[in-house]
Amino acid sequence: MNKKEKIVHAAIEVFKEKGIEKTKISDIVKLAGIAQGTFYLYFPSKLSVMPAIAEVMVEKEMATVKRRVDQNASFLSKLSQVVEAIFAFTSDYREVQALVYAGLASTDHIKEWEAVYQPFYSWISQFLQEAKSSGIIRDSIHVERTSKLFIGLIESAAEQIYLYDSKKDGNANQQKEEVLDFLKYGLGIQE
Amino acid sequence: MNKKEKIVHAAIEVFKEKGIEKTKISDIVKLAGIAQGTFYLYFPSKLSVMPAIAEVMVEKEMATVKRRVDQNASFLSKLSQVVEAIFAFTSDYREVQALVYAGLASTDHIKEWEAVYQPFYSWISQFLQEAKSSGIIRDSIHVERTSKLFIGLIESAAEQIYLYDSKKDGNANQQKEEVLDFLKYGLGIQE
Amino acid sequence: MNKKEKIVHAAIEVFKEKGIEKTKISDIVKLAGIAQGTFYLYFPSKLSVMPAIAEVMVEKEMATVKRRVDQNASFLSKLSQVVEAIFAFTSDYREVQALVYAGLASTDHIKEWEAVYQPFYSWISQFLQEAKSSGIIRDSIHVERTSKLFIGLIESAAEQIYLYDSKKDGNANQQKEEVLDFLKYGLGIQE
Amino acid sequence: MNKKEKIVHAAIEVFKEKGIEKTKISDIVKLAGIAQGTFYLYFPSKLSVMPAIAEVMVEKEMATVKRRVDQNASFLSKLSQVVEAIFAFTSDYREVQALVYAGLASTDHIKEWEAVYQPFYSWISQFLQEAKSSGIIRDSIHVERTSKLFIGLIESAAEQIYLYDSKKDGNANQQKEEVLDFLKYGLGIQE
DNA sequence: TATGAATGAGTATTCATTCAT
DNA sequence: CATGAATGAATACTCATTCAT
Repeated sequence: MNKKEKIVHAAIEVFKEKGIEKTKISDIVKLAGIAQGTFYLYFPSKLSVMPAIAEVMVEKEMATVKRRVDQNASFLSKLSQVVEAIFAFTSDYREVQALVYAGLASTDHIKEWEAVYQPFYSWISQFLQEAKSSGIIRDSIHVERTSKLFIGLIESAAEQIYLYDSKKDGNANQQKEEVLDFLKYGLGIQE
Repeated sequence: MNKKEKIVHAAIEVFKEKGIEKTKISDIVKLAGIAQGTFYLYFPSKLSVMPAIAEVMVEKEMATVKRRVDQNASFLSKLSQVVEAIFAFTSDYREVQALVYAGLASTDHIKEWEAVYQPFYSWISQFLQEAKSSGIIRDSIHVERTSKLFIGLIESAAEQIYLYDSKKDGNANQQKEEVLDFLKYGLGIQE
Repeated sequence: MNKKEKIVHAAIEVFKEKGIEKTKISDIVKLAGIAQGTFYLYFPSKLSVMPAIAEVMVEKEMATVKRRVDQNASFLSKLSQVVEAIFAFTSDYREVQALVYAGLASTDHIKEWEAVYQPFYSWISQFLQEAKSSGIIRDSIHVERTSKLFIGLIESAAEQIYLYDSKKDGNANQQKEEVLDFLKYGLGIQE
Repeated sequence: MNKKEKIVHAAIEVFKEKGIEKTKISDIVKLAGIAQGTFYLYFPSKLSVMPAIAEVMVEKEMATVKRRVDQNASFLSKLSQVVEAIFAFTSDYREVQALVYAGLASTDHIKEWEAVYQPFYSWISQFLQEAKSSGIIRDSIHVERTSKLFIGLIESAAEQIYLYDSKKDGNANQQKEEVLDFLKYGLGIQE
């Protein structure tokens, strides 16, 4: 792992533990095992690590989804697996997700959000396209645009459970079911 | 308007203009027309205004939706009006929305999010319940849970357009259409 | 107890517990059970309570000494009782003593110190004068001036034990003995 | 002179001139010729310079005493010289002495007082031991304990004159005489 | 006298950033 | 590339004091 990666991973850990405002560069470099000044050889400012973190987070999210989805299963099963994966990921990294969002929003980096998410959108587009081609989902679906709705719907449902909900454990499964149903109908699955 | 309300409204304005990090308490109190110390009689810290702001923002959002929805229109029309309203609201207040989210996420106030949104969830639940009772939407809908998915879906779609998208204007209408379609199918509307 | 006395006694308690810098007027008035503004009807500023506190402390110290001294005892016994009394008092009120000193020193009130101590000096002068008249102590003693040395010697010895010394308990008795011896010789007691 | 020493000496000067409450860190660093932040690389807080100042003050006091004492003079002369020296020193640095005392008392540093004074106590112990060995002072003297009484007596006498007394100049010599007499008897000098 | 909400001046401390090595 | 001591701007927050009631 090179120094830049060390910084990004250390930053994720420290942001996760202390929150954005409380995190000092000195914490990050200490955990990364490098000198204070070295940080600035790789990033021009504190908040400029955020897009790099976001990128890593989306990579992790995609990896989680890919790992969980069984390519040989039916579309309906895959759909369920995707929902499961995004809920699981959100549960694991909920603080960092919120932090990254906050960190990007606090600066002018927010526009980079779309670019960062693009690979994930593409993967989902592809996933939907296959189902559309096979006639499994309704033909009126616009796969690129729907991929964004798809991820937005599942993530926002998961966040409502894991970030805001106080009695989360009981509700997670019901919410997953509701999302899955909503998706089935929304995508117009022909069984 | 009492002092607390003055502070909240001034804070919204200043946060909107300068962002969270750049906003100084002195800016807020100057706009509110009160003394520096008075701020701390009502809020213990800079970030603790955030839940109060969030509350005002949700009130505004609900007011926008209620204003746009024609009670005599068909359910399908109302659905479209709701989507229009949330998109319009997000467009107007996009920076503040992101800021509030970031502000809540930066602190321990994030749990308050759900309570703050509750009145909006209730309103939408009611809206869906009527349609469900009339047999307009599928009977398998759980209105409370779906109200959260409903708002989450539309808001995340609108944010993707207005917060992250660079070529937003062209895309907004297409995205609205896609959302509306997705909702129609998702809710299982029987025409 | 009138309000002014309430303030002084509350101030002693709070200063004792929190130290000078950390003590807020609001703490004092809360303990005294009066309103914030009322403080300023009796004292023009925070530090101006200090002389009043000092006065109370010297009164307490004198009272302790008078209580401990048996008027029918021999001079030598009385001498020992005075030393005991001042050590005991210093042990009880050590923090407040240091605080009062610090409080007076921090301001221009330090000149009032002498006036505040005057009654105690007079009492000791009187005590020494009687012994001098009876030929018990050397004739070359100047009682007024020696009263100050007398108190200064015993208090500084006691402070060294109770304020600064870490292994105080074992040392207190030895120090008292040494002081007593020093005084006996210093005063030139003729037995 | 390294940065830490620069800070201590600058702090002495500024505290002397302005008092503790009125002294700003910015005054100290300006005089020391360093940056604001640099102060905190060496001392964690404003009051934490106090023990370092106390140390320097005791060093100065000892140096004054050593300078004034003629090693070839008689014990009685030396005794007089020590009294003169401590009175002179107290006169010169009276504000700083009070300030240091106040500063230490205001914090938890007061326990360090004894350690700081230790070298001075040792020197006086040695001084007394020589006189005791030569049979010049009474044999019942415990030199370590008496060294503390000795310094305490002279310093408190000097403080009473220079810190509290309004008509100090006339009284200083008389007080010195009285102290000297008291010491002669107290130490049981055999002439 | 008594109140306590409102004031606003004042500053210790922090920490992102720089730069000489 | 790497370092880490030094910098100094920047500000949230405190709290003694005031004053309208």
